[in-house]
Amino acid sequence: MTDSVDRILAQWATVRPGLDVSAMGVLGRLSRLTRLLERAQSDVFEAHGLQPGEFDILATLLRTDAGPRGLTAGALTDSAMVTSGAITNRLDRLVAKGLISRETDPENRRTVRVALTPHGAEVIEGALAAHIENEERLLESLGGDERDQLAMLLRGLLSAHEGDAG
Amino acid sequence: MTDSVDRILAQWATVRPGLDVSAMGVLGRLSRLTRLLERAQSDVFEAHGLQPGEFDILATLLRTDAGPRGLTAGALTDSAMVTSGAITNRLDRLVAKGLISRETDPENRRTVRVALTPHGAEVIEGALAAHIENEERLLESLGGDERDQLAMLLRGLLSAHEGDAG
DNA sequence: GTCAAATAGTTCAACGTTGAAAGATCGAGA
DNA sequence: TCTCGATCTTTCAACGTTGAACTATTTGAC
Repeated sequence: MTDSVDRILAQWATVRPGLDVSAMGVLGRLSRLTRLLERAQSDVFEAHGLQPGEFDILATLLRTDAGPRGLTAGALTDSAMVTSGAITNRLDRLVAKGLISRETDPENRRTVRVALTPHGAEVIEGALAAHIENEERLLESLGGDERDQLAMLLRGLLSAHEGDAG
Repeated sequence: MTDSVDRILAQWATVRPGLDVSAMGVLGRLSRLTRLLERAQSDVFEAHGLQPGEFDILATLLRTDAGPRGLTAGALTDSAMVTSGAITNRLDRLVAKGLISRETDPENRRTVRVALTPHGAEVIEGALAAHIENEERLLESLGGDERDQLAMLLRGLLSAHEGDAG
């Protein structure tokens, strides 16, 4: 069993015999794998009329139990790992699709409160079910133990880079 | 030790108590981690006047020992996981910076042969050294065993998704 | 030898994100 | 009450990628 990164590392070994490429074995795979997996996930979102970033917003509203009061744009920005400008764009599109409401908060008129519309709630329910099913399929090659091991290793690395503040 | 994905999974557990979110524990971390790590890598490339995609081209030319004959644009496309149009753009920029040469192959005039210029070779050498050093730092929180374990788990998943043809 | 199909790159509009600037509102201190 | 700084969001140009159309060249079948 071999992957594209094995081939890349073998090339480096030929051209730079001394080079320690073990870090590339991890980081190269993370990069390529994530690209492949995110594409596979996009297909599911697209089947439900959503882009990945739009799904992300709707799912955040759902899982935080935001309810009719909603979440502020800032809260959505924090959880999304993108800039505030990107959030504004996503919200624009979701409003245009009728999936969210966006209203300035009367108690603090600098902030905007974003909530799922009934239609948005329906859409995210359906998309979420399909998404989770798809995630399961994407990981089916992994045994249960392997999946847990992988999650724990990634958690260690992620928490190190989030400085327990991400 | 906790990470942002722990918090997300806890939210799902509150709102959807029955939901099996174990796949999200892997895929969510892959996604977030890769975004963080790729940003950290960009910083190094930028310090050497390169964008990630440009570094990728130069590194491919170096590690394949392409020499003065170079590689075709198609070969670069295959190894880069982006479309041919993106490669054309990268090559345009690298030519403008004087880091590569691009000449149509006299033996097959449909193809283009891309090679490092002397300056390009210098630049990629320096950037590569810094990049590898940086990669080492990005993984320093991992023990040697953990790093190997992680590489092997990722390899299994990646090869499954590349269908041993990636 | 001709011509249709295949191959290799390039072009270009559309798209989502970034990063920085601007606009609007709030809060705290004088 | 005024004001200055902080906070929240939007705006906008620049950027890299995509996906599809297009040009140029080669290959293979007849």
